[in-house]
Amino acid sequence: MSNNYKPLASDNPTAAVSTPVGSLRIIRTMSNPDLPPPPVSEAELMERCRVVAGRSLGQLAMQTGIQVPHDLRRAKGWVGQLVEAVLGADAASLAEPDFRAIGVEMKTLPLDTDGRPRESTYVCTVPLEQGISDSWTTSWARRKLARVLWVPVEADRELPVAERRLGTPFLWSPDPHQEEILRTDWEELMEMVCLGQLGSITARFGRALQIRPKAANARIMAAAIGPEGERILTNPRGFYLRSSFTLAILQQQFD
DNA sequence: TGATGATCATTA
DNA sequence: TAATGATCATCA
Repeated sequence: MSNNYKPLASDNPTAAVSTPVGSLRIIRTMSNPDLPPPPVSEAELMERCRVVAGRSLGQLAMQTGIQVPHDLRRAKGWVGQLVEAVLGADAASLAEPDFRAIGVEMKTLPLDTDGRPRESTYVCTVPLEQGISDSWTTSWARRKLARVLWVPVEADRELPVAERRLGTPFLWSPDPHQEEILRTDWEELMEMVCLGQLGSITARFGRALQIRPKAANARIMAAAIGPEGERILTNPRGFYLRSSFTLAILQQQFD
């Protein structure tokens, strides 16, 4: 399949498809009939998932009039944005679940040729200053992970982006064991953040949940707590799920 | 080769 | 600036 997708031959022949990702927003605002409204129930969401399971990214892009990038180096979030559009996610880049009405977060899960996750999964930003008042129960991370629609996607580098296929999406909530691991990791990491020990946190901490840099580049700064309790500037961080954890989720679902 | 640290694009 | 969507690029 080629990359030469044409915009939909609708009332919108010159849609500003300037960049692959930018085209998502533009087309979504034009009431494109091929982009569904937000699902009103998990059942409706899963029905849409049944329709797209096994389809290629090229097919989904074609149906939505979205251009396929040649590679993902300059379009790292493209797959996620495409699937969100196809399924009717409405939260855009807000700090909300992707499907606001039903409180479901969506994550694509890139799989290698063996069906194992190729990457860790971003969860949310680490609250570097205001985490002191947080508990796991009320935390942003827990809210995000409470209900997740996992969307497996083929992701071998050899495979052209348009030819990569969706797997079978499935809904997940942490079971008591998983929740306990997540809570323990979160509490350990947030204690360090709150005690001004962020500087000694590396991605090696945490069994399932880890903290890594999350920013446009290393020069981006955000306020945090220093060793003496003072206010310092540091690189913004994010919580990520290790791929060993998401592999276990896959296995519990499919094995 | 897997994991860590770094980075890319977009939006509010 | 800080949040969203993530993958890239390098090194142990």
